[in-house]
Amino acid sequence: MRDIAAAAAVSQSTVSRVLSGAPTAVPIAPETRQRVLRTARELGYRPNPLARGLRGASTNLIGAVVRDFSDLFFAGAIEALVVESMAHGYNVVLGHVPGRAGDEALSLTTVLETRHTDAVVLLGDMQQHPQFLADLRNSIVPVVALWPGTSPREFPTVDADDRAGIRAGLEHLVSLGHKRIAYVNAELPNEYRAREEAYLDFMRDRFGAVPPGYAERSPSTLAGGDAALRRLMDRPDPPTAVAASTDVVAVGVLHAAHSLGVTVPDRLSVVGFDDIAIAAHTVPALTTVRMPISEIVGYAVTQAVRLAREPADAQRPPALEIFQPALIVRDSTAPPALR
Amino acid sequence: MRDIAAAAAVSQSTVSRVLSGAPTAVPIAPETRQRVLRTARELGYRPNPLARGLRGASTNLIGAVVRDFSDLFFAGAIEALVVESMAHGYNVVLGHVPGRAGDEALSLTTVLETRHTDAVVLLGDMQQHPQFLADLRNSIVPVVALWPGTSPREFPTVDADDRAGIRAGLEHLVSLGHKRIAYVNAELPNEYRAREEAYLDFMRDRFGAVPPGYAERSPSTLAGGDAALRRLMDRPDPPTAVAASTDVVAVGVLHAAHSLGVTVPDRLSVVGFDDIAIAAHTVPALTTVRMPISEIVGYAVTQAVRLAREPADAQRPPALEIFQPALIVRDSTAPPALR
DNA sequence: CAGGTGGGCGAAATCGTATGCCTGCATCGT
DNA sequence: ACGATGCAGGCATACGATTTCGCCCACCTG
Repeated sequence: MRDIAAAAAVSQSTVSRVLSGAPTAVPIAPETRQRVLRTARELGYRPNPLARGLRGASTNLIGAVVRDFSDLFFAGAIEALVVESMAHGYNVVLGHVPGRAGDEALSLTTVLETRHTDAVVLLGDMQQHPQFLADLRNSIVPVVALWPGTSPREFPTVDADDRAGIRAGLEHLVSLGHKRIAYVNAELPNEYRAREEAYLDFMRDRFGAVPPGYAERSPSTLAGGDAALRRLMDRPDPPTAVAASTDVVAVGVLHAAHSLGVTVPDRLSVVGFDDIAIAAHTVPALTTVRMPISEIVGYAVTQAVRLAREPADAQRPPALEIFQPALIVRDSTAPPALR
Repeated sequence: MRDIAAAAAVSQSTVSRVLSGAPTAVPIAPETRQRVLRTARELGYRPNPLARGLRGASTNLIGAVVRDFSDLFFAGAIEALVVESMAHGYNVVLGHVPGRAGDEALSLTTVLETRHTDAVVLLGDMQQHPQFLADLRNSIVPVVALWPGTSPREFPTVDADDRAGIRAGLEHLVSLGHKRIAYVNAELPNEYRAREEAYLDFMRDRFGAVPPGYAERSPSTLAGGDAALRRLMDRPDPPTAVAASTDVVAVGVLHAAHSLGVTVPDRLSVVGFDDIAIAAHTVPALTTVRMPISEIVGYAVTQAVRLAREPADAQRPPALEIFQPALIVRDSTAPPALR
């Protein structure tokens, strides 16, 4: 920038004013402006965001902290996040919170060089990292939480109506005639509790009780879903339908069913939750509950950007926005086999 | 930091020296060091990376530019990238290059506020964005290219041996007795050409010619694979086996086969390429060629970090590292049905 | 006892940009 | 003709850290 100033025979301040483009209290002659712009172009000038940030301006970075990358659901969410963020002129910095075992309290700085970012978006349940959450709370960056699970609602939050989603899936199974409906909850500890409870409540409501052993739990992975179904089918009274808390788990269930020679949907109906990209292309195509991911993420980014621009708003009590999921019927559900 | 200096009754320079921890030319009395450290802790001091970066130090940020997020393969690669980067003490900032149509030449700054990053890792073929590549070439940041496809080898590159991988898959099919082997190439324009050519060469080599119409092309998506298989099975002489250039496409093929009532592997064998996470859990489990993603990414990150630390090395002619893929036989391949 | 030596620390420059304040000059009004 | 006004732009400083110099003092040595 100094070079430009020298080459264009103006002061560095003028160059700054011209290049920032922003309306300034100081007027600039059009002729000078042109000269500066031209010189800048010739010299291939690129602004240094660091210096900008130093002066307190924004860095146009959004920090995304995601609990588990390998989860296809979050992979899709991140894509949406990046796209949305870029549409707002922001880049995304990824922070990884080790999914399991992170007992060594990881601090904010471990995860993200925070002061860098204008806002932080949390993807998934961060319960297990209280130190991290505390750091976040004490810092000035605005935070928006997505699918926070059981984390306390201390930040503005965007979530889906898990209860309604599970109920829609179960309702569908019941309307097909199923009664022996099992459920597989994906869990990093504590995750998806709302979905699990929705299942338990629904079963009690509809059938008076939850069939013992029908509420399975598994890691939130393909292999987890696989193993869970094997346990369920091993029972003396295997279910005729399985609801999964997650499409990822449901895909694992589908795979296990095939391995076990249990055809879906003839002998077993499966419904997932999330409608991740692959759900429409499984064998057979998965009936699931669609979570409007792009909308949810889009809303969250908009919030984050707003909070970043107007720190004053951060004072207000954290908002909570709930999106409604919708049942998508595909080919993995059918009436139970007669027998 | 000034506050700490005041509170600990030392100068700000001393605080910097103590906190940076780095071996400095200036010795510090242990007692002072302790006092400073304690004060810093009490004040909850967090370094400002911006200021650090301003002085020319590193920002510990690696820029990852990926062509297509929604591709499960890249999603996995990004996860690996983040994990590897964090292991080296780097964070990852994501840049998104619109997969299609990006005719409006997007500049480096559009994609990434580059000066921020110590290095850039390119994931996938960037051919279509010459302006972007040019910017990269003219900038000082070291660049490492991963799976560059047909992009010119202007940067240090890490790739897999596509020819060997395809050959391994085809060899497997042939050894099972298949002759009518089709191929589906996933392509964002120009992508996976090496794999396609490997198929063509193999077929010519082994059978004298490529059956006309057997070399299909499709977008690199689940739906693309689905559509491609439908076209193939519509032919008067449908194949008994399909090799896909990508697991994503292969999963689409599996889905289409099921929809068409063509059972895999009895009536159709399918082999993929990449061994993405889901490949082991499809219905049926996918025989594929494993790409050692973590190793590849790990190597790339190591390279990037090295180049970031020692800019001198960037002068040397760009290196090329090729990893060998390995065939993984699962349940989607079998001898062709007799008839 | 004087000069040398080196340990411990502070002052100040620096990185690139943004901005508040000030100044020089020309035009305008009376 | 002289002060008031307004336009254009320069000067200086701040942001938060790192880093180069150099200062001071205590101790060692001859």
